[in-house]
Amino acid sequence: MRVVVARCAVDYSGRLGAHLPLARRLILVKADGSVLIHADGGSYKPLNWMNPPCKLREQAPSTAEAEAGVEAVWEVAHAKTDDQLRIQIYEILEDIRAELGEEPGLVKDGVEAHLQELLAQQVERVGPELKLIRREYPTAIGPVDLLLRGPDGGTVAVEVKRRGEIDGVEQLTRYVELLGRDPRLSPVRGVFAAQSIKPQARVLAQDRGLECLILDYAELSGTDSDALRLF
Amino acid sequence: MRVVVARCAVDYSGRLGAHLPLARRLILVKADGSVLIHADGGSYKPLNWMNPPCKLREQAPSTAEAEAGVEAVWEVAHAKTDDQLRIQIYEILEDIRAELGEEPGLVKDGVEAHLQELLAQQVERVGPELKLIRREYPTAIGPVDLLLRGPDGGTVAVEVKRRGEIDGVEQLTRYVELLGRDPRLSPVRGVFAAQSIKPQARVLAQDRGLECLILDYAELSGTDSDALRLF
DNA sequence: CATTGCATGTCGTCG
DNA sequence: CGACGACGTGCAATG
Repeated sequence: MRVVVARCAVDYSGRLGAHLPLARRLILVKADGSVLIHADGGSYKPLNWMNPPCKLREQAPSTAEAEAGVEAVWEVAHAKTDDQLRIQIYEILEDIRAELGEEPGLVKDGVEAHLQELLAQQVERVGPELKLIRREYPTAIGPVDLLLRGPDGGTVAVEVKRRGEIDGVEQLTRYVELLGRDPRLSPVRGVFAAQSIKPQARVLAQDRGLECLILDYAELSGTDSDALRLF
Repeated sequence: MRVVVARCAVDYSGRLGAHLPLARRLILVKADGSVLIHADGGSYKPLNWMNPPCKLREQAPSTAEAEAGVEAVWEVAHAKTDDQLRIQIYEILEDIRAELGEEPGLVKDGVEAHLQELLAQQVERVGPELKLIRREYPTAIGPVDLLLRGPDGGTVAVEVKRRGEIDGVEQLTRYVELLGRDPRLSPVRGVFAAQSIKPQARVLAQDRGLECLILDYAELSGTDSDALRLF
């Protein structure tokens, strides 16, 4: 990894055009060739960047650029698309190289998959007398997060989200409609389960005849669970 | 901005839990207090981060940590949520500070707003004898990108996207359905306009009775336009 | 290799 | 401040 602090101006051209006027910035060049240009604020997204696979070529500035004070030009081109980053370097203030070695990788806990897993073990939270048919029940338009068998012979499709927004309701609507055509599953109820549900999503869900269920992660995973309280 | 290369281990707790085992990494501390932890690959998203507003406190390691080789502990806490980052510093290899000053900001060109603007000026590309009623026509469920008056008294709702995907079709479907209930606008046709349209989106659009229109940015903005060719 | 759906998404805009 | 939609979204899992 190369870390450079420089006065620079940057032009991106690709899916859109973008320009950064001359200013002091931090430039990271990673081992895979990718480049990040960071300012001193605005969180983790860089002002400009090029993601791998890409290649950096250092060039001499044109005559006009040299007269304007440009010391060097870095051209970063993406290997597959025609995305390009052109960095005009006016002055390098810091320039360090660091060997970082292998990255062991991030271990995550508590994402949607985990919520789904916990709810699958506690389907009674969705409603009484329900039994899990399976998680990730496959359909032609994608997997249903949880499919449950109801006491009356009908089925319950559950869409699990961390944040319940309008897209999730659309998704669940498509599932319920599709599954409803299957006589072995019909009638199919839809349950939209999330840690939080946006008002618009809730309204749309009600309009579509879908139920909403708020999930409490601590309750699902923690010692507060009904299952444990029984002992 | 402070730039540190260090051997470190990191724990994040907040919307989820995440852990980074001991390894050499780049740590950026921005002027606003935000922190980014980058590896040498995996493009612009950091392995771990804390976005502003947040505060970094440097602490002495616990006895157990000190015995394990931890030199210092940086605790980064978000000011409003209870998100927290705990960085165990084992060894600092580089440590530089740079004043970057004001960021003039990024200038963009060619995003969806621009496409919409161009198409609004050339509604004949949508179909013959159409007139613009307005851009961003407001409805209860959000603004319709373009609303056009047809020669027969009916209306055309246009959804403009750079990339035509299934979500955009769902959005347009909702608009057409809602607008169709208004007798002053009915009947309402829907047109899905994008620089490219995914096959699944195209199929869904046809199923919903919506038209698809491919937009060519060069043609819309460039010298190829019909308007210019007339001269 | 294309498609799909999640993300500690982040970021602007508007009510 | 919250809700909503766009993003150069990135990214991994999957057919």
